[in-house]
Amino acid sequence: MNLSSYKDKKVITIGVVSELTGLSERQIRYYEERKLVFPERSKGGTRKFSFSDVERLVDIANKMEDGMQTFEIRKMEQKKLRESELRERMLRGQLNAAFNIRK
Amino acid sequence: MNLSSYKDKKVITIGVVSELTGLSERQIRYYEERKLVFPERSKGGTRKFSFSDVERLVDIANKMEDGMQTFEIRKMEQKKLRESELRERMLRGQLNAAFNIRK
DNA sequence: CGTGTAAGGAATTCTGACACG
DNA sequence: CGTGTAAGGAATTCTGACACG
Repeated sequence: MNLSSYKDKKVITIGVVSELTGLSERQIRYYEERKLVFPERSKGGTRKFSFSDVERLVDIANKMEDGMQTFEIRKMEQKKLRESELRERMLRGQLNAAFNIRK
Repeated sequence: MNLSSYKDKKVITIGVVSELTGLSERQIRYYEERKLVFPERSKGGTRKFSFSDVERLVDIANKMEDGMQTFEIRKMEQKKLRESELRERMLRGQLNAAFNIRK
């Protein structure tokens, strides 16, 4: 159905992710340990990634090449998240102000 | 980049495909043997399917439930393919006729 | 014909640790 | 800090075959 559902579906094993990203399995596991990606697990414990995760890992790899450290990347992600939440709250506030001036 | 590229990328192992489709691994391998799906292989030999393959397998499962046999499903697919090729040729012919009446 | 299953082996993945730096 | 590697074990997958029907 929805195309974005494929992008976020956790179905790819670490070996394939390694091929797609060019990163070693060791690197991928380390980035998970540092809370930069969040794969799911099968019952047996094998990691399962999404295409979104693959994109994120490529992005992480670029930032690492630029000399950034994992905690900086994590903070940058959180910052982006906070900003987008802020924007959403402001937008909601404006909408409410425009349409619900008196309840 | 292109969303459809995700859909056709062969990255999913048979265990995950089994979960996504509800089919047994045995069934999936058999449908491959009958030329209904065409997974890629890793160097080691493990099958890798795409989301398109998953969709196709769900479709196959429905047809099997309706009592259709694998060779009928295969022929139906080929027929669809031939028809779409025919439509394309006819469309191209009309376009050529409209714009290249004299070369 | 389509599918389940047990069998044996190979490929894949996992964790914790040591190493270097 | 980030990553390679050897180690041992567990989960996953593979093929060919027998069975039922």
